[in-house]
Order: sequence, then C-alpha cells, then structure tokens
Amino acid sequence: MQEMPECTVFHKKNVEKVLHEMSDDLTLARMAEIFQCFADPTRLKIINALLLSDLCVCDLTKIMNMTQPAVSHHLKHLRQIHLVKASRSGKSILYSLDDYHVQLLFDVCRSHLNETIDKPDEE
Amino acid sequence: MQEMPECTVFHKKNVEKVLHEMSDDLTLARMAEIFQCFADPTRLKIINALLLSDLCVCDLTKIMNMTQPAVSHHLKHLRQIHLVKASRSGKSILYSLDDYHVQLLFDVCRSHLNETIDKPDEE
DNA sequence: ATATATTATAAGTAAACGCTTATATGTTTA
DNA sequence: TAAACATATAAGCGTTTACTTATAATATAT
Repeated sequence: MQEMPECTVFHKKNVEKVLHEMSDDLTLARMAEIFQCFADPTRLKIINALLLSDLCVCDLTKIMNMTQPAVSHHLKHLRQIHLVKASRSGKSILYSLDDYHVQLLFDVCRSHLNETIDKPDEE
Repeated sequence: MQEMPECTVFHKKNVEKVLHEMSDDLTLARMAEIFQCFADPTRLKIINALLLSDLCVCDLTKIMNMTQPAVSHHLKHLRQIHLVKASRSGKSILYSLDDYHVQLLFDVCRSHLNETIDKPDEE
C-alpha cells in the first residue's frame, strides 16, 4: 500500500530566500485584482478599444455587439481599479484609459503571445 | 412608461477606426488566457516565487503552505501557456520561468499599484 | 416641467474556477 | 525488482463570475 509521504526535498536556502523576498499577500492580492480585469476576453476587448479611442458607453455597446448593461458592468469593474476613467460629454459619458500601464501590460502580453506562437502546446 | 431606446450617439468615425484596428478575437482570447494565469493570488504568488528562484514542487508546497495537488494543478496551468517550464533533477522536478515577459508583466503591474496606492477608491 | 436619451444598478441563473481527498504515474534507491 | 519518494491526475464540491432582463437614476431638449 502506497503512503503519502511528507516531501523532504526542501531546498532550505532557496525556500528561505524566496519567503524573505516575496511580495506580501496584500500586494499580491491587489495585483491579482488588476490582472483579473485583463483576464476576461470581453473586458480585454473593451480595453483594446479604449487604447485606440476614447468612447462612450453607447459606442462600446456597438463595438462589443453586446447589451448595454453588460458593458456598463465591465466599465464599473475597470473604473474601480483606476484602469479607466469617465467624464460626461453632453448626454453621453466618455470613457478613457486612466493609466499608461494599461498600454504597457497589453503590449507586453501581446509580445509574449507573438514570441510563443510557434511553440507546440503542452498536453 | 419608459422605453429602452437604441442608443443613437454612435461616433461613426471612432467606432469604425476602433473596429478596424482592434486585435482579432482569437488573439484577445489567448491574451486573456495569459492574464488569467496572473489573475489568481495563489498563482501569482507561485510566479513571484519562481521569479526569485527555480524551485521543485515540494519547495513550492512549503512556500505556499498548501497541498501538493493544488500546487501541481497551478503549475500545469502555467506550463500550458509557456509561462513556466519543468525539468527533472534527481527525484524532483524543477520549475522555472519560461519567458522574460513574465518578469515584465509582474513589474509593470506592481508599478501601477505603487502609483495608484494613494488614489481614493471609486464607489 | 415633461418626455426622451444615456448610463447605472439589481436580481437571478448557468458556467467556470480553485480547492480538497483519493489515486495513479514515474523515478530512485536499496 | 520491490519499496519509497516526488509529482500528476481525477472526481466532487462550494464559490465566484459574467451574462440576461427589468428597472432606476440622471441629464438634455422641447
């Protein structure tokens, strides 16, 4: 019968170094929140659109080809972490990106994709 | 009684420009997959650890203070999109980052966080 | 002021996600 | 080769997520 042993490898030096130098949990949680905004295809598409032009909710609804509440829902999400800001313009509310890091994150990710496009999938 | 009007703002020029220049849906879906790996606090912590040192599953289990299958599960996820690679070393399997973009994405996100730390929360 | 246009919020639902326990796979060592 | 070790996979469960429809809020225009 197989036992489930406590792993004993434990490269003490490495583990201690990592534990010491790693970001704290709160920081990691907040970073994860930001990445979460980029992690949904719909939101990412909204971000992509706003990288190209400031847009009102109505325009985004047309671009995304989805219902207006869905778009508003995502915009709220994006606004809460300061990735996007809103300003009224006549009847409409114009949305735009709130931080240049958005462009950076988007570009770095796309580069990664381009450079791994030929790699075969892991199973 | 309130009707639900079709929105008529439609800044045609902007919308057309955006639709034309936006990345295709497949690219956005793949990018979202990558961001999804960064979007979970646990996985992000694993990434953070691997930024600091190559580590075996056992070490990561200790660092993360969680069960070994959970760690393996996340590592599989990370390996499938070529963010992480594995190589055997004796009894253990050593994991390391597979791409310098990982460091870039991590750093850009942390910078964003640092520069927005003082902004008040949107409600 | 009243009607209309634009955007935001609420409640409900189906699907995806991350963890746990149990078990399988593969490598090493005796 | 058999036992032990290190890692991977499978099945199940509770939570979260993203959408839908319905409705509210807010500003504009007549």
